[in-house]
Amino acid sequence: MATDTKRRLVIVESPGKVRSIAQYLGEGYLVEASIGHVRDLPTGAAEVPAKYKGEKWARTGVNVENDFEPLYVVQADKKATIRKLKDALKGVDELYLATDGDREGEAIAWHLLQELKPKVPVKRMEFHEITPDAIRAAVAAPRELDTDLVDAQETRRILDRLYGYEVSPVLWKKVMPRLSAGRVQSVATRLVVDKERERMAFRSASYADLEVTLDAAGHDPDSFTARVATAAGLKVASGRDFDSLGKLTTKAVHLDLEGGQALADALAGASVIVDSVEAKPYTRRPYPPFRTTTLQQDAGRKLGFTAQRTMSVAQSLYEGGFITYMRTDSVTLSGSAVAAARAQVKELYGASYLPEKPRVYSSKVKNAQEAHEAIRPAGDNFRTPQETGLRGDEFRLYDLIWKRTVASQMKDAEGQTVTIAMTATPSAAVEVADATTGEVRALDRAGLSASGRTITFPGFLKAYVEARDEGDADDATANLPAVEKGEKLAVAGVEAEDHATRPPARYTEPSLVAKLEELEIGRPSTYASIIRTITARDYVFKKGSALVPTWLAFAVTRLLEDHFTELVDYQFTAGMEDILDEIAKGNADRVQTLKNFYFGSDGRDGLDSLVNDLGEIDARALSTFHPVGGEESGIAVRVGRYGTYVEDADGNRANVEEDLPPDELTVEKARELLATPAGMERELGADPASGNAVVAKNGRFGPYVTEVLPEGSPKSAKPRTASLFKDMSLETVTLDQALQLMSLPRVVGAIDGEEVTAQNGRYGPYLKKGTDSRSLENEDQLFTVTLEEATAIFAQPKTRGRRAAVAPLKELGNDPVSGKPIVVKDGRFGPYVTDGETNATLRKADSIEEITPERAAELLAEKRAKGPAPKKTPTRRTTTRKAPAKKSAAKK
DNA sequence: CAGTGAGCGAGCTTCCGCTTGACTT
Repeated sequence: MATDTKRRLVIVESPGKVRSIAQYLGEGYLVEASIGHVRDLPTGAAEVPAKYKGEKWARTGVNVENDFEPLYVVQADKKATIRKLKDALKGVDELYLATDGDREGEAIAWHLLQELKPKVPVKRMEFHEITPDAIRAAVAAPRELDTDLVDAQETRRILDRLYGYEVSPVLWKKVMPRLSAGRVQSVATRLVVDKERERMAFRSASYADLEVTLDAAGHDPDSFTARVATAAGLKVASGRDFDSLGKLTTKAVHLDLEGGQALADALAGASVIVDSVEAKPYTRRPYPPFRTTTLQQDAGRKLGFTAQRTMSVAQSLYEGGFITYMRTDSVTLSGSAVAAARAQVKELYGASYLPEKPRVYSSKVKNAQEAHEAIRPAGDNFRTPQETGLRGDEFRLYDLIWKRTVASQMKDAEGQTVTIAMTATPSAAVEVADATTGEVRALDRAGLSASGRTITFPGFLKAYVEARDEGDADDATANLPAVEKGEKLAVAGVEAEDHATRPPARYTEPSLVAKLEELEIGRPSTYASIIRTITARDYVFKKGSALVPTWLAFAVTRLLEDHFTELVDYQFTAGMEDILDEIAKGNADRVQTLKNFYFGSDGRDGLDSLVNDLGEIDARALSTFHPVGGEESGIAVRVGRYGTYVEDADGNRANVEEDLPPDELTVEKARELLATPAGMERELGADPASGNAVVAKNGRFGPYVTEVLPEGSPKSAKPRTASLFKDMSLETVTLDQALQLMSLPRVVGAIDGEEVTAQNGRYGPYLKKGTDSRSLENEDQLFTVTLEEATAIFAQPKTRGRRAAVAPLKELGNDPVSGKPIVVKDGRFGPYVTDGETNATLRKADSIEEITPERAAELLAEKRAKGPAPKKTPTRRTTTRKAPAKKSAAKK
């Protein structure tokens, strides 16, 4: 065989794989990483190349009128990667695109091809585990790029862009700026909202049950407990017999504590006979190895990690070569991993714990793409946690992964479940009233039941026990004595216990992610960031580990449900995945798919017509709710721009705390809020002149001071109020300052017989003379300005604002169109260029230092092309003053 | 949500999925 002297470049996605793959391939192979995607649709106007700027579709980067042609740009932070790959390409004879073997990986390969434009032969190489055999086999059997699969990815990408960039602006107009909607986040939010709705509609039922302690002398153990399961042949109601409205759904006796106590008393001296003893074998299989979601769930439950923390610790374990790739939907172990796990089982637990054949797991995830292995310890020989030398979070997470992997190759746990049924006959019949119907029943006998489980062989449980969420506790593990049918037992004690049914539990981070996975929404690489997004938008907040929706989420979800019903349907993504699969197989057409989505089909409205028909969306109605149980209360809960508030029929309002879960906003709570004045209030003291208390409050327009008029003051009497100056704060303002502020407006004097006053207003401090007014430079002038100065100010024209006199920052020659000189000026909205007629603000990418005359002319031309600014629609009264600070989610 | 008078160059916000450093404290 001739020596192969060809040099080849292999491009993978993750830099973490480069070293081992290079090692497996040996000489002649140069391995580099693309570090994920290299191109994408432009994020915003700043990324759109100049030649497309004027296009209608530049905002989304998708030309919907030309078969949804996408515009791709190499993001700034990827330019260096492309340059590096191009350099690497220069010295090779062949290119192997070894990006992940899934939809996104195929697209990355295609984008690389488009950007690198290689002159050498190109092959697509695919592998699903990083072992020497797998890598060598992959390089020996390359394939062609699958353009159908790329089509499927592009369809997914374009659809997500159109959804996100068309629907979000609807929310800006109708609810609040900066909000967002998207295929994944909007459904995630809706899930959390729906759960809260269930909790709000939930009505608790209370019921009693009885626990009987039985004497089993002569056995081991010599006593055990049983439940009263039936009374007079009828089932005794327990939690699962009630529906979410607290109604009994089965034919059963509903005991209240009193009835339970009466029955308990009657059973205290009862004789008990064993009716049956049933033993069933019990086996339990180990859990499959971890994938991203199950790792996040278990690390959340056992280690208390957030999804984000889990992923960040896993990332460092991956980079350190301790575990395999952590973003995966596969539960498959490579052959060498199975061998490693089995070797370790034998070594640590003995051959009796090892199944004859390796266990094989297959993914239950419907849209699993299986580009990677399961998450497991790296290598062909697993290191025990102690051997790794890891510490802290890394040790704990590795330990979890190691145990789960080893346990997945162990034998089933085996044991028995035993159920004992007994009849108790009270010494005298007792009468008990049914708590639901009021019917009085004579209870002459009760059926008792006890169950327990014994483990005879622990199997995998020796290595690993999965933690459970609270609420599904498995308490049937008690060990029971070996009593026999017909045996008589004595009652050692009876206790009646009161219970109440509980509303469905809220989602936690891991349980929401698990639900999303079940609905085929989101991908392993995004699970952690989904929660970050809906938290950053203030749709959801955490209370302990529970995810609680805000009223804002209720408003947004309702808007989407009412007007974009299909888009927040829980099956929407699953349906989309089916179509994408058809595209990937070459059975469906991407353009037709996108047309159906965007322009509609068979009488169904498309996205385009939905977002362009906003007249019907009644923002006020969408943002109005009732407190829990308060449909008739006359109290409304409203989501406003400054937060959520309650309002009664008289128009009284009160803020709702941001961290109050919606299901706790009952009518009583709303009344309580309305009874106590809104927001923070600080007493500053009494005005020595009037004796009135002076308080500082937060209002619609920011912090202000006001006085409390004595009770019985005439209704026409208005308290003096005044906004704080900008350099004052609610926490530190003093009584003296407050009194001075409230002394405004100050009469400065008179000009031409007209009184001049200095006062603080909506646009800041100003002088007023009849109907004429002038702004003041600063707030202190309200107290210091003299009549002389005021006269001079009124002698100036009105536009003597601080901006007018500002000199140009830079001159940029003459505009080629108007012929007039272009200058850069600093204005209210930051730097802008102007030729005296047309003004254009500099974009994010521009700077005063670097702007060229050409760029300035371009900005002006763009602005002229847009025509006159659209007439502002009359908005509700707003203010330039800052809204009360909202918890702002720091964006990374 | 307190209650008060101008006229002025707007542009940007936003999606989902793939992958790591480079930043600052």
